Amino acid sequence: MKNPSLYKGSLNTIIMKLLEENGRMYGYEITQKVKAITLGELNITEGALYPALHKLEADGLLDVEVEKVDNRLRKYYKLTEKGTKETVNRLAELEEFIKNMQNIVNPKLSY
Amino acid sequence: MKNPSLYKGSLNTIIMKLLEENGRMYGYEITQKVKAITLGELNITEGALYPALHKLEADGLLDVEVEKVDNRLRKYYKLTEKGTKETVNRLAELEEFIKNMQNIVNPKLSY
DNA sequence: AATTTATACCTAAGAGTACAATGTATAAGA
DNA sequence: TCTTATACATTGTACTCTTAGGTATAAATT
Repeated sequence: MKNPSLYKGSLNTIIMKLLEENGRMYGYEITQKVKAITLGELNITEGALYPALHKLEADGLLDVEVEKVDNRLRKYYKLTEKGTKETVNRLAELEEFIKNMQNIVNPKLSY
Repeated sequence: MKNPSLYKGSLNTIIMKLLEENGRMYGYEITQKVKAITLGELNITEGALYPALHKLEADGLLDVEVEKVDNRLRKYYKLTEKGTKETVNRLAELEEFIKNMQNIVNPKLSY
């Protein structure tokens, strides 16, 4: 990740989108998935991820299920109903954001 | 602007891109241009813009020329040589960021 | 004539967000 | 045995932007 600051503000949306896509995921899995999708460019740090997950849970957007796999603890997160609705909004905002940024980078009209 | 947090981190890149595009601009002009390009969605606040311009200038990426127009002060900013080079990098990072985010929102492959 | 809106600059305090560093613990691989 | 991978977490720090305030001129509205 060359310019990490660009990703500021998009973490919650990324988490929610991945959960919408995959049903349920645990923290570590999310970091690995994002790394894979972005071909190693975006590495979500744990200091950002876990507080974010906890906040989304506190806000009622995520539910958590604790499981023990291979004697290791896992916390599976999934979207609540409220979270699912909110994800729709966030994705719309993200797409609008992307569109706006593309318009700035590659202007098609004269303003 | 519905989700302002998404734009966090992109302000400097926006400024530099606009200056690259338009040669020279003053602060107020930048805010209006961005508002126009994003159809009113992104309103750069002055509390963010002016400190950002000053920092870019301090970092040697921008030059400033003060002019008086209609008895009002204007500070025209333009990219320095160093700023022009840096803009190329920033834009590449931004396009990569956009690509990554699109890949997350609209995954084409299975990871 | 007075008030509001638009233009044009600026700063300080605070909130929000992510990073770096650190910690705990198990399992697998070198 | 030591390192890497898996899996959770917190604390301190740094950065970025918003909110709120300030100064001043010109144009438009009431």
